[in-house]
Amino acid sequence: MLTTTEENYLKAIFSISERSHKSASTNDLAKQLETSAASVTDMLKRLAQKELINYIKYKGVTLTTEGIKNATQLLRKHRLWEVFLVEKLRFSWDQVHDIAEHLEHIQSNELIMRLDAFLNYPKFDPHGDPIPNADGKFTIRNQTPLSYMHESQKGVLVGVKSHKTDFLLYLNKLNIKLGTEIEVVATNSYDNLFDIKIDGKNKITITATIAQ
Amino acid sequence: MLTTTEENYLKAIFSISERSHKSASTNDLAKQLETSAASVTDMLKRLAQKELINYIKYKGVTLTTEGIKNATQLLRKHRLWEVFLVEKLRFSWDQVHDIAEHLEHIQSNELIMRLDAFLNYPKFDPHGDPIPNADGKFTIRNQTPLSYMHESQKGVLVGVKSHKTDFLLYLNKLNIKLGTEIEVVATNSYDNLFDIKIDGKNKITITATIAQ
DNA sequence: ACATATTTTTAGACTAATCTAAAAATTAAG
DNA sequence: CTTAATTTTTAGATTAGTCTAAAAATATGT
Repeated sequence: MLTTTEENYLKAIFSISERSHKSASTNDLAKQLETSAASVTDMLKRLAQKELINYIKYKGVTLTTEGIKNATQLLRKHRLWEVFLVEKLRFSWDQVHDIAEHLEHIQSNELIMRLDAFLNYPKFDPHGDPIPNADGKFTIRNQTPLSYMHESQKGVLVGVKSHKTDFLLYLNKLNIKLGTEIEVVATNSYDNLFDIKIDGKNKITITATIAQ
Repeated sequence: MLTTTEENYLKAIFSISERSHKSASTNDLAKQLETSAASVTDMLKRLAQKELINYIKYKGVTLTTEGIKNATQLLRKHRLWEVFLVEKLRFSWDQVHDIAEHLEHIQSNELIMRLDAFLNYPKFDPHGDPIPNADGKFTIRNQTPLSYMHESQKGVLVGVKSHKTDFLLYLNKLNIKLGTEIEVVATNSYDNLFDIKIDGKNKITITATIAQ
């Protein structure tokens, strides 16, 4: 059985190497977990001991098959709880991340199986991220970052990259949510702004960072 | 903010002094929490420091007003989660205690408020125990232990004293649940057995321990 | 009331997770 | 290809929670 801290390290390694497609460095982990590099080194030794990661001194870490299995199940639990919080308890998408961060560490397969059934086996969470099934398989779907779209191209928002509260609150204010239709009216590579039309009505301007 | 361990000590002190109507001793706590007396003494010092308990060396402990407030809110969370697990996730009453034991430590008032609303403000949990409201007030109702009832007296089961899995499974097997009508057919003080009739149909014999 | 049994506390040690400061290894730059 | 900058690891300390063994305080039985 893993401790909450060990689980958080596994998640961090998973998300860093998924994002960068390479092994996670000590400093990357220290930043993401808001701790010191020394603490990270200590924990990496422990996780390597338990054969959850492949760790070579000074060379960063990757997850073993067992580590990936653990990280995926955590993601599954986190995302199912987020669905519960939004769909059943009527939280908004900007409020659920921190609470799910705690709920995901509750140890009970039976609980997660039943929660999944209760929520009707959802495939995506409130931010559009895919929910792995009990075997760790994700549902993939076609998606392109808004920042990659060309002028006059249309699309429907199916997910957001960041789960930061202030970013999501900003989208709320712009009236953008999952399912919103977005058309790129004009891109401006000089000052990095995007003019977009929302649900065929309001025309607004956003920065390239938001578009990403 | 309290740690999970501190919260468990507060709950234990609360339940012991509620049951015995006096202060909780170090040994009582050690037994209930399945730990050593030495560990209990250590923790009592810490809780006294935080002014959550009144602690006099060698004389046992009681909760302060602040301690009672904390313990009551924990009970509220525990019992609301049990209702959720039974009513929404279809667990049976013998399966929910351990999971709720973990869920109760999640820190979020907003979560509990919304859970309460989602469950339609239940007043009792799946074992018949009253759920304190947000202000810590319990709903009281008339109840007598089966072991105190006299021959030919009838009653409806509104609660069980123990939450132990094997006890509850035994009740399941006897077809006894909350709401079951029970009539005392005969009491036998010599060998301490009770003959009871269930829902006016099956007649069975139980021990005084179960009746209690 | 005094010896014995029981309960409780203290002392000292262990583990998990963390820290700072210093040392060692790696990477980058001229 | 050597020096400087950066990254990572080690060393040593700290805190929460736990333990066992021993000492101290309290309770009990005749």
